[in-house]
Amino acid sequence: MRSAPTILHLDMDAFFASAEQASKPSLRGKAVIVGGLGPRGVVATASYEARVFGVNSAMPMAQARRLAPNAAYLVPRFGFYRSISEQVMALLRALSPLVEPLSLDEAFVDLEAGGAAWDAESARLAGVKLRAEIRAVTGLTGSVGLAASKMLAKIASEQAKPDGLVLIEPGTERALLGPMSVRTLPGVGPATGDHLRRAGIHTVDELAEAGEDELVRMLGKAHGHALYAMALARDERAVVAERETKSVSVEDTYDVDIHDRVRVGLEVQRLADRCVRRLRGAGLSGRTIVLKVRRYDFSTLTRSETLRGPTDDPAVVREAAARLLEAVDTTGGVRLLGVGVSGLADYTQEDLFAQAAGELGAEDSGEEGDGSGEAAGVGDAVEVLGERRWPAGHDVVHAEFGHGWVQGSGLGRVTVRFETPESEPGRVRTFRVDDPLLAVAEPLPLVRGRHGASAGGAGS
DNA sequence: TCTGGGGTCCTCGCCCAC
DNA sequence: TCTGGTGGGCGAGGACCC
Repeated sequence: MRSAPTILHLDMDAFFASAEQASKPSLRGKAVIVGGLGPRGVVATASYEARVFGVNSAMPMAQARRLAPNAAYLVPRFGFYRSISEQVMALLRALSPLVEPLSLDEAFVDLEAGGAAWDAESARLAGVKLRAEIRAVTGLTGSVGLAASKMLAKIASEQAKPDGLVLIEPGTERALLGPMSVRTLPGVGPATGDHLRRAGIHTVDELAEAGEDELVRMLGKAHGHALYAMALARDERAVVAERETKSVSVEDTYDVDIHDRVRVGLEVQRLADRCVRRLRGAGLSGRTIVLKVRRYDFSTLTRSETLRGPTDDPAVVREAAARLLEAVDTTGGVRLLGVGVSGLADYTQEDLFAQAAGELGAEDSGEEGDGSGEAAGVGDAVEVLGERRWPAGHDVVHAEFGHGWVQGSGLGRVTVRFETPESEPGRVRTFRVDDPLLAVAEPLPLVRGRHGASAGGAGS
């Protein structure tokens, strides 16, 4: 392990919810919950104001509504968050070429590799400066952890939340880690945590005392060795800038279980098409087709089939998915279906069979948009089969009243609050859903003079 | 309370080839 | 020819992460 705390972990604070609050002045200081709003939705992010009520990520939305009935509930706008994320990642890349994004709101940076820091003092300065830049460019706050390894940098940023910076001085790691819960360590989730608890192991110190052989016996070779090393604060994992995609998949959970076998088949075909669009969008093809089925009782099974060679042909993926479905009993109903492709290769079928491109182009253009995001640009898709939908939280513009966002819709009406990131909290008005003066709009930049938040275009 | 969507990695059993 | 060990590919499932 390196001796200086020059690995930085950045974690944006309550990212989706904070972005929505920055975008909508009337929500600042209020409980905001972003996630799926259907009957089976879960919370993606809750603002700190919402967490006071006990609302947290991954909680069923129904439970969140009971805990915080007066919070603002919004659908995620991934295009918008991605544009902010790109601004943040650009700031990180200015520090070092070694930036490893973990998600839209998290990344590791190897400061030493970029010459941005070489000891504790220079690392702390780099972290302070980065946090100020993020605030200036995006208007949002992020927490920074600095340590000599990825694991410790991540633990440090967790301690720094919200809106802080924590640096773990080399030499203090084991004393710091020892009394912490085993659940603090990456790779210890609910199942492993339970397993260890039943063995009387609750803290990192107890984990280290158990010994490597015992952990390998309990948890298997890979997990046992890795966990023992972590318990001793040993983590040699390097910051890796480029990660190859290993699989591409799409899945849908249905509001109501599907019982009709024909409908199940049609959904699988739709998912196969969507998956291939994603695959082709990334310039990839793959050999292994995976069908995923979650049944009415939440039991999940997967069936897969490996082809002779990689494909990105929608007909081939559809056929394979249909074959796999034949072997699955769906009586009782299914709540989720998914189609994935793995065993990826870095070329597409058109490279070999150029003539196929024309046929597929025609097929794609006849495809209905399903609002699931791929075709959508920054504004995210809101038009389905020619009928306008008004998802809660999405930006709109009215010919007379200007820029606003959808506060809610239903019964043929849509309620809009007219405000912008730079305005005072705005007034609310209600319109018919087919009001010709109302149109979908791109999100406005959160900070004046910065156009990153609307970069990328509308996608069509 | 009733559990999303998109991923990664690991383990285990089975089959086959050497 | 039979047997045993081994290793790879494949398929399924589980755990974990954000």
